[in-house]
Amino acid sequence: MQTAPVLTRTSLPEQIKDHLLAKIMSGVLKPGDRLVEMKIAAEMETSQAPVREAIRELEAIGVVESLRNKGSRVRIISDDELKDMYDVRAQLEGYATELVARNKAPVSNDLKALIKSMKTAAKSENSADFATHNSAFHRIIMQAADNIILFEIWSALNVKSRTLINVSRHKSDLNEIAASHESIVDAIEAGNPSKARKAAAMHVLENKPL
Amino acid sequence: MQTAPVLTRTSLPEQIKDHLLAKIMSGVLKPGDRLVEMKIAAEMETSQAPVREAIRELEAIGVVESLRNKGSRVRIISDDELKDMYDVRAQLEGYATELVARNKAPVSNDLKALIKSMKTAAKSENSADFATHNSAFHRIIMQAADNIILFEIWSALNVKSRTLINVSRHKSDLNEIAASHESIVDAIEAGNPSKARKAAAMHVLENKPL
DNA sequence: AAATCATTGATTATCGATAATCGCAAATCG
DNA sequence: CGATTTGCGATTATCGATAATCAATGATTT
Repeated sequence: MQTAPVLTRTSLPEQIKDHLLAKIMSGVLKPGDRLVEMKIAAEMETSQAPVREAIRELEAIGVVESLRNKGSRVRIISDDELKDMYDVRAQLEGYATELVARNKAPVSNDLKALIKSMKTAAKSENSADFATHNSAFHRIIMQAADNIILFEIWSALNVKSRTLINVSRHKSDLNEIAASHESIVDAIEAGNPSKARKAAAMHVLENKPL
Repeated sequence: MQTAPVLTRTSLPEQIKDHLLAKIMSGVLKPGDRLVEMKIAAEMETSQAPVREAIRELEAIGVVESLRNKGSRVRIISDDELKDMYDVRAQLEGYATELVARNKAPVSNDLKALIKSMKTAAKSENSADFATHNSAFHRIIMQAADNIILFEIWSALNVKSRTLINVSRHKSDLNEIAASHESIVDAIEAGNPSKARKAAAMHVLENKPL
């Protein structure tokens, strides 16, 4: 390399991946848009190789699709697939919550605090904050379930679905959503696994598109 | 390229990936073994680039792990992770089987035939055949569940676990295993979703290592 | 005019070479 | 001696260039 080292902590492919992912999630790159390797390489001032790697990673995550010798584009996820994702997520979250309730993992205080934060964000209509707290709520549960594989799968699904949110966003009342977390915490506190499972699953399905 | 075109139908990275995966699954490459890009490139008579891509794909599948600037090795999966995999698979298969029973997908004849084939293979102690039929049995159910995401996740998990089989193989009586598929088919035929779910989940957990 | 074939332009796939990085061992210093 | 530094070998990361591929366009034939 001839340019200054610039103290790069992450690898080029990683940086490029993040860059592209940000563009996709923010909607700058929409489903169907092409990802031309050399163009991106020029933008990022690198060669083609690291760009290819970045794209392949996005492909592995399921955010991008590539056709042999024809290049890649931001993946278009069908309605069916989106619905399927919700069903699977309902299962995964249900299972995780069941485990948390069974193992009596001490998370209910944290969860309650997050619900309160969500309500505050809902009142001030700060949807970014709301999303952050909401996300944290579910992540805590998935982590407390203490199953590495489960957590990995769930995380991957989450990234995938988040790239779609701008496409088929169907808004509901934030206050309502915040409140709908409460039965989950209740069941966890009560140490009732089957109730916990049902509550979590239902919570996910409430947001499933029709 | 100067060498003869040789009518290549699949891409180089794909071929290399399959080659490596076969080596890993057959035990030629064991967990912890290093994958040196240039060595593999020389073996396969290609350059480094396609090898890198192949390795990255294996990494995405979870079969290989790479450390920045240090190369990759066949992944060593911990006992905990392996157990977690079984638990998650039990959930996924349970859910799939529940769906199949609920939707009354017409698969029970196929499934019965496969059980018969398994028993035959068990009698002649043909474990390769047995594995094939067993695999087909579960694949049919997962496909009949008709949830794309569920099937993709399950497939990925399957590949991952199959690479470990040679490591922590815990043998049981093949006849017994074959028979333990029957309650699953029974529940499907009876159109009893909750029973189907339990039967499938239990079936998976029966093989879970301690 | 329709169908087939050749050409071209854009892009991906692959290559060979170079640069950066890491671990280790030898050399150096206190 | 022990700790630190330097240099080396092996390997990965990146680059720039070339080859292969595909789709579309235009030429050629019937």
